[in-house]
Amino acid sequence: MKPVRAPEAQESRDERKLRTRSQLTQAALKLTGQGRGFTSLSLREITREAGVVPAAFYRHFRDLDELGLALVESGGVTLRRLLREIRREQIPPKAMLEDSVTLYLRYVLAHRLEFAFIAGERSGGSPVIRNAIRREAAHFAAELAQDVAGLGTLPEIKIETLHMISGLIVGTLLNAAADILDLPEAQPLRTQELKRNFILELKVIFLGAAHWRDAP
Amino acid sequence: MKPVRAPEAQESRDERKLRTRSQLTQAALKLTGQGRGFTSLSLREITREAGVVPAAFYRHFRDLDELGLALVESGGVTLRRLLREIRREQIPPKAMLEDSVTLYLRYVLAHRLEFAFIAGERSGGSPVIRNAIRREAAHFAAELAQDVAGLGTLPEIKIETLHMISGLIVGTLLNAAADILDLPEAQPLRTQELKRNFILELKVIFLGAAHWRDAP
DNA sequence: TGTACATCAGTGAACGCGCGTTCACTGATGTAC
DNA sequence: TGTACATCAGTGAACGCGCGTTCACTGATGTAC
Repeated sequence: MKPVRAPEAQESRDERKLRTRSQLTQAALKLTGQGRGFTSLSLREITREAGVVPAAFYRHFRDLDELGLALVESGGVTLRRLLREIRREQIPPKAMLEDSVTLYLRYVLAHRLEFAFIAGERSGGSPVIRNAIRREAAHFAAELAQDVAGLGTLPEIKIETLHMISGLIVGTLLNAAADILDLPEAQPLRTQELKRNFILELKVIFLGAAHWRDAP
Repeated sequence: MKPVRAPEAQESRDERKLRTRSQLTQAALKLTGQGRGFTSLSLREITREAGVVPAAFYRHFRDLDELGLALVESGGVTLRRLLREIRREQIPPKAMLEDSVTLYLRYVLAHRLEFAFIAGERSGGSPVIRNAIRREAAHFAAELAQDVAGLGTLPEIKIETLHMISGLIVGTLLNAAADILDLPEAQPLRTQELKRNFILELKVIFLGAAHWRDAP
């Protein structure tokens, strides 16, 4: 028989280390969520928020950029999970757009900090992080293009064109997320207004896509 | 006869003060242009770059936020001048979109630092500055909507819908500016690629707009 | 025009503070036997 | 199972540094007469 431990109190050293690491990333996320650029955070601020001594930081990351990249990475995972959830929902084509938007916005609010980070550092932050986000966004757009192709509603459009359109959509999604997350916490009316506007924007794009004819 | 001065060497006290102020704003712009968030700049860095002692800063701005707002303001002026220039060009409707994009991108590169600031701080920076940029962008979108209405190419569309579409366009313009300005200085091939993609995105939007039917 | 005084943009020194990084350490967890 | 040793996540103190802000100042420009 293996040694039995009181399961609630005991963690292995590795588990404890992972937990501290996650405290650090969550602390950074929380601080950027208060409307400050990631580049303006200090290492000591982050460790303070995480409840750990400054020097402990170096057990997990070489520097702040490395922590930032970890945040981008986890934001990318969150984005991909979103697509998977939408796919799984099996929405009837008729309500596709509105229902997807509702799902998207619910998801954005449920992952407020991740989305604020991605949308916020997308163009403002350090070049390293900016490029990493660009890569994640491109990846997301490519998956989105595959999904749209799979729907078969735009059968005549070349896949490269679908990629272009997906890029436009992703840009619009992120702009909308940034706008909505920037509202003072819980302004349901203004949020509804932005949501309606967001749906209309996507409708314009899909209408354009539906009438698109590729050059031969 | 008024006292004659050697005109090249003499400035009034007011002129000198304005020049120092502009040295401060230009210094801040230059520093943000090196791929750092505005929130991560220090007052001393800016005065150092401007060639002035730190305390001199307070003769011009209360704090860094006030300087940031001045940058937003001047970015807004730059945006409105762009629209005026496009209007003045009297482009034939047929080539409208491509020529406007060419003009826009030339303008973006000619005002690289202003656009990098606006596009970069739009979602990343301090809330105060973010909101000021949002206001400028909305203002710009409203003017754009007026211009498009004036063209008469979309006669059936309600003005509110035009506002929505203009908002979508402005978001796309800024995303494109951010992408292009982020390329390592002077990569003509990649720039052309982004420009082509950017034109296609706008074409999708205008195609959607052309087929738009407002609900009654 | 010339003179005496007021204004005020920019100076330079000083302050206390939080910063990133280093280092030797401690003590709980993990491993070998 | 029990024991002796190795590992290493997190500690706490220390360092030199750049930071924002204050202050009394200086000296050129502007104004009143």
